[in-house]
Amino acid sequence: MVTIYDVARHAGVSAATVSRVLNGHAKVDPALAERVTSSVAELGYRRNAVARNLRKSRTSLWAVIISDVENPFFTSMVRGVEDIALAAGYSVVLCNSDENPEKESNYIVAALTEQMAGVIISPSSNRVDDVKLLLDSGCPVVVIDRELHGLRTDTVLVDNERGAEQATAHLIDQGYRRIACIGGPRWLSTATHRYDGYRRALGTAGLSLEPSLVRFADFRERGGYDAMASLLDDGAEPDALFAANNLMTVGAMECLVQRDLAVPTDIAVVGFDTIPWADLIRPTLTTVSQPAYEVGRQAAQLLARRITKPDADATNVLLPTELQVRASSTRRISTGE
Amino acid sequence: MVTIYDVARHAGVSAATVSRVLNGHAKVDPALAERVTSSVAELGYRRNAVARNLRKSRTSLWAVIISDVENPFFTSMVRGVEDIALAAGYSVVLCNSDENPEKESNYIVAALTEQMAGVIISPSSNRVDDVKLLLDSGCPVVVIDRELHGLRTDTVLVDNERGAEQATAHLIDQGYRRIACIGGPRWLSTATHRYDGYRRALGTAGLSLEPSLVRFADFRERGGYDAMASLLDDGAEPDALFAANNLMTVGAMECLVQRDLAVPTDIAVVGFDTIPWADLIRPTLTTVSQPAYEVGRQAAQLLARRITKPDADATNVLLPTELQVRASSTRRISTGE
DNA sequence: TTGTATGCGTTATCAG
DNA sequence: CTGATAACGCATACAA
Repeated sequence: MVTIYDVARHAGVSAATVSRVLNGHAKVDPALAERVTSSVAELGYRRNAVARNLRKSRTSLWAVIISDVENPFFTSMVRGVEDIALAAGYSVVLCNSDENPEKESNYIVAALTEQMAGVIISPSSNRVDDVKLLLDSGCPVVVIDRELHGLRTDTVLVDNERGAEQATAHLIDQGYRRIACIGGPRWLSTATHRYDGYRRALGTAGLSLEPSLVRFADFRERGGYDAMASLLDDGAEPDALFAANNLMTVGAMECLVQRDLAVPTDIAVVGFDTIPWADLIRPTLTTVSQPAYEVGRQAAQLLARRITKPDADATNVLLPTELQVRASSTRRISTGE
Repeated sequence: MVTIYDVARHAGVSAATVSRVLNGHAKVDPALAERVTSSVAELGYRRNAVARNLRKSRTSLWAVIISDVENPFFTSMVRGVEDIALAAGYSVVLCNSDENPEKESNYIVAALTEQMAGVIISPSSNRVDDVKLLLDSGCPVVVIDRELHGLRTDTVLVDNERGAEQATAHLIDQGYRRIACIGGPRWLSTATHRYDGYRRALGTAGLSLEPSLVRFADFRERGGYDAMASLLDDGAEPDALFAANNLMTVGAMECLVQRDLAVPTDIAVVGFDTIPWADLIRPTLTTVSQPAYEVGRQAAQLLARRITKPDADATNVLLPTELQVRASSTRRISTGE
């Protein structure tokens, strides 16, 4: 390995001068600088980030800890983080906690021991300990997607309640009245807010909440399928469905297809969160799309700010969703009820 | 920050002893070890990986550099890498080069300057320089998905040619004769091998390759759409299509839908690579599925081996694909031609 | 078995 | 403006 001392010797200057040239902080004689840069090129010198990090006691790496690398929401979000981070001189490394608190713990410890410059995390549970560990260690953190109670951190969330409310209101607008809801795990803030939005839309329209039309599942495809089956089998007779995430929407759709129920004629469907290639699914799906890329961008900006101003007040960003109306929820023949 | 010296003082031993206890290499008196571990717990000591890395001149981080974080193939592959890596005591960080050679370059330099223990990379171009840089620097590397010529590295590839051949042969079996092909960028080995497979199946069946039935696109949705449109508009009159990756398949399907062509009645379709929720698309899509998770596993195993045996001969793994027959390619009424 | 001392490659402080 | 030198926190060769 070629070190800064090799370069110094080759250029006939001191190691300190090489360092100064490389970092551009202090003024250095142009002639010397020139000698240094050409020596660097000639020797193929690349600075040892580990040594540098040790000296500066921090790296230029951001850890983005997401709860599911296979969920399009997160991958799209990561793109937003990257674009800001790279521009700010940081590299982004992605860690997949896989909805597993233990893996998440491991990555957090890794981020800490590796002295990462900052962490953006979508918590895989409502356990507060892990994130608290980061905060207590003085590691800049931004929490995204899921709310964590009792922690004063920067956060970037989407307006889940309002998104769900719009989706449900849209179904009501279209003339549907027996609107079922497949909600997510109640310990996730995203799930409870979406359920709240569903209830609020019903209330606003003067419709009562019918417990027989509500199911809670696990945000997975199988869960959505089972919940839909249960709704149909128990005689709740829904004429529409609001499903609280993308995978459960897919599961519910599969159930409807299997039972030869027509969408939206027999049952209309609106799903929360984007589904890749939603246009290829028949019928095309009405969705509440989240600004995933923008979530990433904003989180990155907050993290950059937090790094430079560790003591600034915590900022909480709430981004709007957008209802994308497609075929699965188009107006039914008005029943005039 | 609490260092190894703080622990040593608290436990009444030397820093060296603390280090030994922590790493478990050397023998140390159980009583002392006990004092050390309890001091570690009491002080909340966590070792500084950066200092450790500097000393050992390597980290316990693997970089997985993929060319598209939004492609399900790669995310699934990453899961395979993770499972092996974690078991072997490494952490995995994901880097998204976004099919951009420049970003890829940056991440490679980062992996080098950060002294990563190893790199698994799916090259975003056929440029050999970047990977060569890694090799020359002695960084253990495994190349996946795409072939890189003139480099003696461990590789894990899938049998693209055979997969494409099976897909095409399947269409021939089903009675289709005018089988079109939408190929990928010719500088990617995956694309050329899939094209070769298509041609070989035609040859085996005694069918001639008709240039008017072949288009090359960019592995993206838009490209697939345009290629399909061109095939239809130029009067090539295909009765089936083999599309060389998932996104182009989706694009081609969209074109067919838009033109009210029935699949598979008017045109049968087989796509290479998995498509999430392929079962929801109507008709369901016949695909050549790749063992993405297994690619990751094998790559991880090779990397682990390469780290321990830097001078071992390069291993090249070739994994089989699997044809998953669904509705889009089912037998047409035999024309007896 | 345990402790002492040194160096990993940088950057920052301080004299010059 | 430049150079010598001391740390950063840890692991290890060597001495005890």
